[in-house]
Amino acid sequence: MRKREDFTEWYPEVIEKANLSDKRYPIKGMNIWTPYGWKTMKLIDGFIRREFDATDHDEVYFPLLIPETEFKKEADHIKGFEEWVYWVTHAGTTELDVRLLLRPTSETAMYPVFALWVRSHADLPLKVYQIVNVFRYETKQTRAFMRVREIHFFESHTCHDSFEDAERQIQQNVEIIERLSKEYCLPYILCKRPEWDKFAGAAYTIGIDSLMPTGRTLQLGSIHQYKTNFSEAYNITYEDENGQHKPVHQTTFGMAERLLGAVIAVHGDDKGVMFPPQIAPIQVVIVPILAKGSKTAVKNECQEVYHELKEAGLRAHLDDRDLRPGNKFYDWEAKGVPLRIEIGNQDIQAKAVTVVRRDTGTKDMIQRNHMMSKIKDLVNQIQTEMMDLGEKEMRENTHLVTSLDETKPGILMMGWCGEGSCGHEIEDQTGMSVLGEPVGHEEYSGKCIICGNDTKTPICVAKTY
RNA sequence: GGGCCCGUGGGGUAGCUUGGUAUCCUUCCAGCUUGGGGUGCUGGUAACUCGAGUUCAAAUCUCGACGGGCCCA
Repeated sequence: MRKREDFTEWYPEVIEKANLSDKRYPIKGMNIWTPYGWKTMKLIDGFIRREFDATDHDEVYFPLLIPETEFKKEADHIKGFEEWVYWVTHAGTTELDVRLLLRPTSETAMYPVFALWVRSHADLPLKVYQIVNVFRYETKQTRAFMRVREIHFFESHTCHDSFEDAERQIQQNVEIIERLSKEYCLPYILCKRPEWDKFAGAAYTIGIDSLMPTGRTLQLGSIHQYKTNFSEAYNITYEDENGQHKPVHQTTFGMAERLLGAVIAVHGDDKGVMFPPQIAPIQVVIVPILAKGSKTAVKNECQEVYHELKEAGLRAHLDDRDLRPGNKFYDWEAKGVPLRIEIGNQDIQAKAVTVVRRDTGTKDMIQRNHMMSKIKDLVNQIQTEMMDLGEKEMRENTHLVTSLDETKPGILMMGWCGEGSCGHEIEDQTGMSVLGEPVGHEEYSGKCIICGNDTKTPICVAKTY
């Protein structure tokens, strides 16, 4: 399995070897979450929940089906989505008068109800989120976790009494992404998408992109400023202190299992996937080394170590399968477990355990009496080192260019006058996509790479998935 | 949006041109053996995507559907 040479084969192969997903379900783009894959996704979701609960969002669950009549209320939104929608046209043998669609996202499910929930300025801000499946009829090539038709989706929706308050929400979302990226060890860039690539119905869109080993970027999620585009269509209004009725300002924030796909792509190697400790379903695996004469002692010691790790709050697993140790080593490396503890007669004699790191492969004997503190240190160390490595790789593949002759794989940063025609020209000449203006970029002064006019706006450009 | 290729046990494959008995590796199950980086042996389970057509006979030829993948825009 050679990640660098042949990513398109490597990626599905490591997913299969790690048993994260079963793609044999007979519908394109609808894969099965296996127990191991789902455990990881639940850990990823857990951090999202924690962040949104801590920032005063409430979790909700809206129905999967949306009536056609509600879906059609915001013109731009329908135009953007109609080609992607699955329809329910029949109930039993009866053809439905009002067709129902499987949510491709939940604006049109939530907003008619928001109109009922929001009455006065005291009801604002309204901040909710849900973690649900959404359906989009992808016609392109599907790929586990990266492009699927049934999407494991996170979405937050907020309503505010002013544009400024909605902007503050977007700022908070930016801070949340920064914290989440540390848990997932995923470097990213935020770019304000150009007009022609914003979300259907949005005033503006911020894309969250991560760089894959192929030099293409993968969009992990997005933040949208809706202003009053939807609230006017759905009549979500509030009464202010002066008795005036006004439409609310809205934002959304969405991410999906692409987070998992990106972790696999960024951190996996030729041995298989590699999980950052925070989202590893198993953080430490214990492999007994059994030999004639010491079997019972080794088994007992393994049990003891296992319980100690569990009590210390680590996700530990004791591999007592009847297989050769070498076989187990390969297995757990393919599954991406960050730490492996080997316990054999030699370790017992030395009052120690052998610890091997998945990321570096380094093998150390550590004394039994300070095993726990050492293991905890290693877990933290692996987490930060994986993040650093990811960031370094993204930095090294981000290039500032002043001419389109200098294009190379990765993320290119260049000057842009802001004109749509010049933006499209960049895309035509390079075969890449304009990701947009990096959010919070340093002061920039240069020339538009197409027309040569002075500009203070840099943009990021990359091949995308 | 346009073009091209592919579909054989759980995974990977041979066979297809020239129609007739489906190959090998791996996984899985049972037993023995082994045990600090993929033990070895014996036995077993298990497949031609679906539908229509041509034919005495279809994995093989034709058409369609479904599924998988590639290239260009």
